[in-house]
Amino acid sequence: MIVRHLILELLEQALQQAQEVGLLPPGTPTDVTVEHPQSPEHGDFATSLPLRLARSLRMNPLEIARRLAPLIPPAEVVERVWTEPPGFINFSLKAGWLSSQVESILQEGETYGNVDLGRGERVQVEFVSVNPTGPIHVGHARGAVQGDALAAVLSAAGYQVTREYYVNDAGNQMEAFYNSLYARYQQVFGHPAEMPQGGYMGDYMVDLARAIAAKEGERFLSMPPQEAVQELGRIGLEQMLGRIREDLNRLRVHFDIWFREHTLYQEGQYQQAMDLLRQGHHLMEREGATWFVSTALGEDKDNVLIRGSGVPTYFAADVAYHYNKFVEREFSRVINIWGADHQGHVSRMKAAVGALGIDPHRLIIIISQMVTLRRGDHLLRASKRTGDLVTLPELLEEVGPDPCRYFFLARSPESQMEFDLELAKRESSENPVYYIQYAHARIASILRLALERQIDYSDGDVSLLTDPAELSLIRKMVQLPELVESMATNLEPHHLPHYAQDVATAFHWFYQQCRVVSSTPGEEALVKARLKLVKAAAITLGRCLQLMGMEAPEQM
RNA sequence: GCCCCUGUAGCUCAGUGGAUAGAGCACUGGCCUCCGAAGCCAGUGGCGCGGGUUCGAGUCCCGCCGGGGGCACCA
Repeated sequence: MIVRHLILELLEQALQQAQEVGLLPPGTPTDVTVEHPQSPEHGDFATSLPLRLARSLRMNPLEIARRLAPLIPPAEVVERVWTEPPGFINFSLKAGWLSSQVESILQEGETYGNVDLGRGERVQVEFVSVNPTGPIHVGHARGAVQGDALAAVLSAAGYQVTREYYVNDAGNQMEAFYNSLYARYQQVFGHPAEMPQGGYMGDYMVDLARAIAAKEGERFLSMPPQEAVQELGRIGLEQMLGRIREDLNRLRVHFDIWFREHTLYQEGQYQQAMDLLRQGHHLMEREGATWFVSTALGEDKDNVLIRGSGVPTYFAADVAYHYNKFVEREFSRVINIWGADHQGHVSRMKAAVGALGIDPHRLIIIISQMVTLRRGDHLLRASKRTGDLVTLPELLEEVGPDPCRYFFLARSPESQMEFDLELAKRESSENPVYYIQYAHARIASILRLALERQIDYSDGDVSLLTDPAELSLIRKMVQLPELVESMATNLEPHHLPHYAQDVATAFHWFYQQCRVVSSTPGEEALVKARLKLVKAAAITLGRCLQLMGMEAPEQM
């Protein structure tokens, strides 16, 4: 159960009753909201409903609060309801109910924190989708972690989630990649081939060419160049993709589907999408090209879908891709995580989806802002073309997947972030990653000790948990389902690291205050109760780490 | 020039229109005689500037200033 829902319900009942019996005049309905007050003296939950109602009811807010509060029905969860100037109603939770939640958490086990918000609704999260023209780097890694965690959170919230990577295996950039590879390949055998204009200059292209040369020999040299480029390109593409997949795996990011752009042409979705747009009179021939008339839909400008050469643009492919997502595969919602450099593409993509007859609200685009990488005072600029980049494997080598995931996850996507490699390395034993993992390891070691001493705490009585430190830990733990719900609703997984840290803090404080495995005579029952609490903390913290894709170490 | 994001503590960042704005790092001072001091407790320190909406603004609106990104028949 999510306590917030209960409190909301109680409030709504009280409001309705107050209006029925004439204690309050019927007023315009207001959204009833509750929040967690900052200060503990204001209880576990609070509402400012009376303040919101004051205007429409033309009454003093405190007076509204005083009339409303006594009408709030008693509940097994609520200890006390009271009013506070200028017009708050506060709620505190019953200690007995809180301690009983330890049993609930133990019962739910690994699934603790799950909620049924999604009811099996099919949602797609498309993320990373880096062109396979080069290795994946730091900026991509951020989007990768955000997408993966968002998908995890949505799953926990009861959605049926598909993680998808869109492979742009057609288009100009891939052509440039193929031609670059062909040039490097020729160079391996001493042929003075020139790199194409706008080619990919990074050393990895040389490595790739060498690797292919070593495996395939010089057979592409004797082919007609066009054929060689094509054959070589196909191999190079798979190699790059394999490497990207491997790098992402090391970051613990996995995809259900690697969707290939070229299938959109093979299987007719491109044609169908274009036909649909044409039927809707959204297309126009102009200057030899076919345009999407997005200005008619309020956009700043029109966009080319089919070039004068007859070759579709990236945008056209993306339109077809979204046709495939919504119409063919019938996702009820699609979430795309794009890098900041795609920001200008957002509104026309939505316009196009609308033009296809799909409610644009079903498409949600999250823009993941830039990552600035810093090594001490030295700023590192990532550029694929020049090859001057910090790749994901390099980053993982330096800081490891856990800090990577934690830091990328802790920032909201719309704010740019700075990642100082030196700091992350130097302070690796002092950063929040280890703080949280340390808490988990500490918990594990207590449970190990209990096991060693053969303490069977299955009959522990959780009602003995009354110490403020015990209760504040439980208070924190019971918030997980509510948090999952709100993260899934707002698509904001970045609250997870902060919550995990709060849980860790509450645990460390409890640990400081309360001896768990005590040898003091007469405390046997308390020991068992506390072991249940510790076990519940292991579950809660473990779940957080699992959702974040981080390791939950038993010892460190 | 236009569009999007952003400006919160010395640094990196949280912060559903509500009560005394939080965390980590850094700095200062305390705490290990049975479970892990990678911990706990206390202290120092802040909403870019100016208007507006509101009972109430870090949060919403307008303007200015600073930072980042975009404005291709590239993706």
